[in-house]
Amino acid sequence: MRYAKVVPDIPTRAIDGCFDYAIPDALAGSCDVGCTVLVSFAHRLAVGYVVDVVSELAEGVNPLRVLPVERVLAEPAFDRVGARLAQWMAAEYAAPASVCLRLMLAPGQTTRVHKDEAGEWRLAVDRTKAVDDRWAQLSVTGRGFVPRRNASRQRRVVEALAAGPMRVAELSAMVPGAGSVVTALAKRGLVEVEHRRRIRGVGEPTSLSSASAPRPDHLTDGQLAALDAIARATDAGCGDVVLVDGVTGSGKTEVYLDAIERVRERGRSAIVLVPEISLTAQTVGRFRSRFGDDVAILHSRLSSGERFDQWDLARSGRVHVVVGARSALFAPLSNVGLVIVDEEHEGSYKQDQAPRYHAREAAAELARLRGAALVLGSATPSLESLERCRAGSWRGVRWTRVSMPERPGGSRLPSVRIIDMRSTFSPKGGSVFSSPLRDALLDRAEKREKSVLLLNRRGFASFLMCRECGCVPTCPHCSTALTYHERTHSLACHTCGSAWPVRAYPDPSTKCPNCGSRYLAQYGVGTQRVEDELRMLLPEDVDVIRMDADTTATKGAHTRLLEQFDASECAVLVGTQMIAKGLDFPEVTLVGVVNADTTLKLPDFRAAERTYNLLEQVAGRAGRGERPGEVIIQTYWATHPAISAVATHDRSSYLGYELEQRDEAYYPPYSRLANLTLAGLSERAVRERASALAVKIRARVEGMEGEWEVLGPAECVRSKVKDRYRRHIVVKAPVDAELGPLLDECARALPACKGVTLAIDVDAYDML
DNA sequence: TCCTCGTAGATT
DNA sequence: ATCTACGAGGAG
Repeated sequence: MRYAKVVPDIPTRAIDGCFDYAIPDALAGSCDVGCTVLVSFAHRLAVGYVVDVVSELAEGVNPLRVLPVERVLAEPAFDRVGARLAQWMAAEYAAPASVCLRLMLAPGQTTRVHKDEAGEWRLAVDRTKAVDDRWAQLSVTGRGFVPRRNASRQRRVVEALAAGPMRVAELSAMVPGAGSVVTALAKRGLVEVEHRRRIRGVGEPTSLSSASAPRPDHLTDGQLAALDAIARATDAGCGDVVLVDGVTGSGKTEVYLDAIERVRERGRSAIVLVPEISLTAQTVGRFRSRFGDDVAILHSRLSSGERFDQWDLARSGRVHVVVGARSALFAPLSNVGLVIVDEEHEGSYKQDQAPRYHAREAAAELARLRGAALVLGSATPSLESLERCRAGSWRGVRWTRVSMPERPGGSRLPSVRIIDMRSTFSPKGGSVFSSPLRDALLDRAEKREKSVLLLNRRGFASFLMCRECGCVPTCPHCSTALTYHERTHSLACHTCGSAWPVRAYPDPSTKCPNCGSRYLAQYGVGTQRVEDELRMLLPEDVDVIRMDADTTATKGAHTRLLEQFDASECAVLVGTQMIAKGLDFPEVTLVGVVNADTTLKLPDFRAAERTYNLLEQVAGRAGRGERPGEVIIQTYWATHPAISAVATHDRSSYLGYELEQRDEAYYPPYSRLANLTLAGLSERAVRERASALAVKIRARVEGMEGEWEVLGPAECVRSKVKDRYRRHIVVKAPVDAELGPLLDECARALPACKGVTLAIDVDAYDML
């Protein structure tokens, strides 16, 4: 008898691990590892995932109680290694195994059971399917066919098909009613109709000049050294890590492309992770231009059909390179030899919902399990990665750093000027530009060169404040100040999404909700405001292109705006964080940062690191071509090492400062940190449960090896979200601690309490 | 004595 | 998560 080890898809801490089910003879051929199955569990139906197939029952299981697998609901979506990776994530991040396995499933397929009105368990299956196109082609006899003189549509169809096979849909666009003509001709054996699989999500090629990847004549010494280290790691085949530490514009992408080519020659495949925000036509184009049809692209902006087709390309073995955001790590590629994580320092690699995994860490585990190599790339590596490279190894795997300090073709790093806004008189009252930035912008307009302007929006959204009573409108359901949207005249809560129509001063209808004053005015700067000021400042023949969440909301808008910027003869690109990464336009000679320090003031131990990374990234957009670049950074905190180090291109001065801070406060990379958030409608229940959990953790940690700290419980920075009160506990542990399993154990040991949810975030990034 | 409600405990 | 078993408390 064969048994399937099944993880039921019931995501709760109380049910964990797998349960053995007998595979009936009828399902012997179809029930395999990676399958979605229907089983009976605790006297009801449940969907589950097969993580292993064995011939012996687990020890201690009573054979009389073993139930059969009822049905196989989906073909395998992962293999044994995928199952092990999911189980590793479940333990490491204290998440239910089922939600980890869901990451591996074919996209767009929801298989759930739920109770109907009569209280019966029902299976609900919703599938995105492959779609076919009908292709028409003249048959051998059809080739000599001459339609009757009055059959004009037939004649046009035959004429069109004489050039070769065509999609019936395309034919119909040319010849109205071609569909029925094709059917009629097919019946007479003159035309052959064939169904061919259509692959969605390939997209239109872009006109962006930088979206191709021509092979350079020669590589820099840094690139050669990096490729050499990667070759050694792939040949070792045991999960070795190479950190490619290359300044912006040093040609990291070329290193990735060459490294992938090398593993492809050895018959192995590759996964490339890119932050969602920089997964643009530019990045995609570079991979396509080198690997053509051998690439699948996976990211969140695809429709479910597109995502399914791209995923299926990998599963069916038709592509061997997958480029995508975080979750592309779980693409069903066989024989993975190389995993690349670009911009490895990016916080967006940490998922903020269960399972709260970090893609860099999961990639390291995947590489180890698959006998592949992991390549991490960044101009501003994370402190964690730098520390592991310094140590030479981490969790039994070698970590090597290769530095690429120069740009190919001899282009120089841009010169950087810091403008201290406290001492700089701005030319016109209230302008967002200091005079040096203003002059530089005008200068570029005159020289017909391009500029990029970054508005550091995080923590600096514009809000309303009453000038008479000082009140700031806050969300009634959340403890956050509302953000004012000038374009739509509304106040929105970015925590829960609610919005109210409001008109700010000087509109006559303005009214402060607190005191009734009409002086409810806007504070803070939005991209809109910067755009308006630029238009006033610059001559009319300079294009101003704004790129932010508003202007990139529609599909393809991102690419369209960049194409516009690319095609323009002289332009300024204004935007938020999204313009800082990956853009490669050689004609850009000026980068301006309107407000460098807003991210510095956030109550977050990574605030300085984030600020430094962002400035370094955006500064790297300048001077990538032949003409030298200039960067102007406006700030009210010019002396902060995270800002001054960017000006001197001296990362070590920033790193020295940052590492000292982290060491002193026992933060990563010198410790591991977990954030446990409890939330519920009853403030008292949340308080009680948070205290009980803290007591439990303190008791558990007592006497453990190394330094453990349990902080709190304290109110969260966002103390109320959607009417739910939130308190959190922060646990700091030694870097080699098994933090996830320990916290999971504490959470389980706590008596159940309904109405209060607990979220465990191991290696947390967002502490709000 | 039988029924209802609430909770502890297990789920293959 | 949710099903079942079991015990306390109340009406008949």
